[in-house]
Amino acid sequence: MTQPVRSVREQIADQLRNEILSDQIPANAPLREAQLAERFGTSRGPIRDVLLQLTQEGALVYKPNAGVRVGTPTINGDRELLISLRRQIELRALDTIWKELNSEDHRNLREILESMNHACRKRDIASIAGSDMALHRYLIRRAGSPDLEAIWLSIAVRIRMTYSRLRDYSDIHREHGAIVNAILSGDKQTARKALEKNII
Amino acid sequence: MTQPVRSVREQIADQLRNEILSDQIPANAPLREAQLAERFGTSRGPIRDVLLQLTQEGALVYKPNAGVRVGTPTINGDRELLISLRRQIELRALDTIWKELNSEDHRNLREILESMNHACRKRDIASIAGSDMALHRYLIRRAGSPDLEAIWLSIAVRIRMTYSRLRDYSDIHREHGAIVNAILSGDKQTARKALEKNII
DNA sequence: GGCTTTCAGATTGTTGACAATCTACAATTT
DNA sequence: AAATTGTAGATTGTCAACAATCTGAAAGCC
Repeated sequence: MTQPVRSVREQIADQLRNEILSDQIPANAPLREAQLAERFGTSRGPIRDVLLQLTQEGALVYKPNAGVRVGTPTINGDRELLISLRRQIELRALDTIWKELNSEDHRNLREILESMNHACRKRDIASIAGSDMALHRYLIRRAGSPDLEAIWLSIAVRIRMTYSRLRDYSDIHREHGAIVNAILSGDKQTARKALEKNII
Repeated sequence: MTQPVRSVREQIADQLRNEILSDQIPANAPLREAQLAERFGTSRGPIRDVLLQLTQEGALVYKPNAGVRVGTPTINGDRELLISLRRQIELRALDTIWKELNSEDHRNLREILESMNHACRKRDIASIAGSDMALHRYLIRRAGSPDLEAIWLSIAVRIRMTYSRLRDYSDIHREHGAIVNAILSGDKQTARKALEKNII
């Protein structure tokens, strides 16, 4: 499989997003541009782009002249609405791609699941969060709409941020295994149920 | 009324967004950083931030090393889904704020409607697009959730971009007038209907 | 003629330096 | 003692210059 070209900024964004979503960086902690620039071996320019992007995705909160901080998980009333919206998007994507899923898709899904399994065993929670997102994102992206993917991402990130960013390891792997197994065996109704159940 | 502080970048973003959504800048037209920097009297740095933001909102499409262009209105299948999502968000916001709407809200809504009326008479389509967004955005923002506001914006922009960015002047003013009148007279059911009808 | 290659110009990507602003702590006043 | 003011340090905001990359047109090849 030819890896798509991923820009440096994209890689930094994914890395930071995974760390935030997996609670590696504590809530409300400030992210300093100079520090991140040194860590990733660039200047502050590209870092600013990444921080701005993650802010729009909902992982960071921005304050003028004071930089960005990791969002605090305030329990507000729109969590259920966000979950409902996310379910609608993912179920729609599953419907769209269902007839076109081929053996390469099956292989890719198994691969993501396997790397999730590996991350779970190593207790690498940043990678667990990454492969969790990657599995769902694969289904959305396969539907071929960059617009829908962008909207989905900003919803999914905010759901993860508002409460309990990462659940139990075994739950995560088991639930995603159920989704992939249903897809591999062509059982659409079960796949839909497993997907809905996983989006909490 | 004390105006909230609006950063330079925010003002540039709003201005450009209005021009794009009102077809002032033709579809697929490239936006040059140096040119915009000169126009707004800044350097390229702040302009890059704005362009990145508008890209994430869905108004622009980005190509590595080639800058951004205005999105082309490709008719794809997820328009109906986006409209459904946007309706759910705005109706939820209306429910949330309904009991708390006070005379200041009434005054602000009338003010937005009046500036829309003014823009319609002057055929200032960028301002028409701006006040269209401003009215809906006021209701969302009033619900007090920055997260929901950000998600709403990225959906609303993409709906406007995919097709017929601006409709007939009289329609726009009449439909929003219906929404505001229903709110002012406290008729919730009519307000909901008018809102749903306007989101197309 | 149609296709590839080359190259100049234009444009974006990155960097380090400087200006503007905020934050936290200490000194001062009431 | 509490509140206010002042100040030093740290941090973000902005800028201009340079490097890397793309675009489009002209030249060369089949």
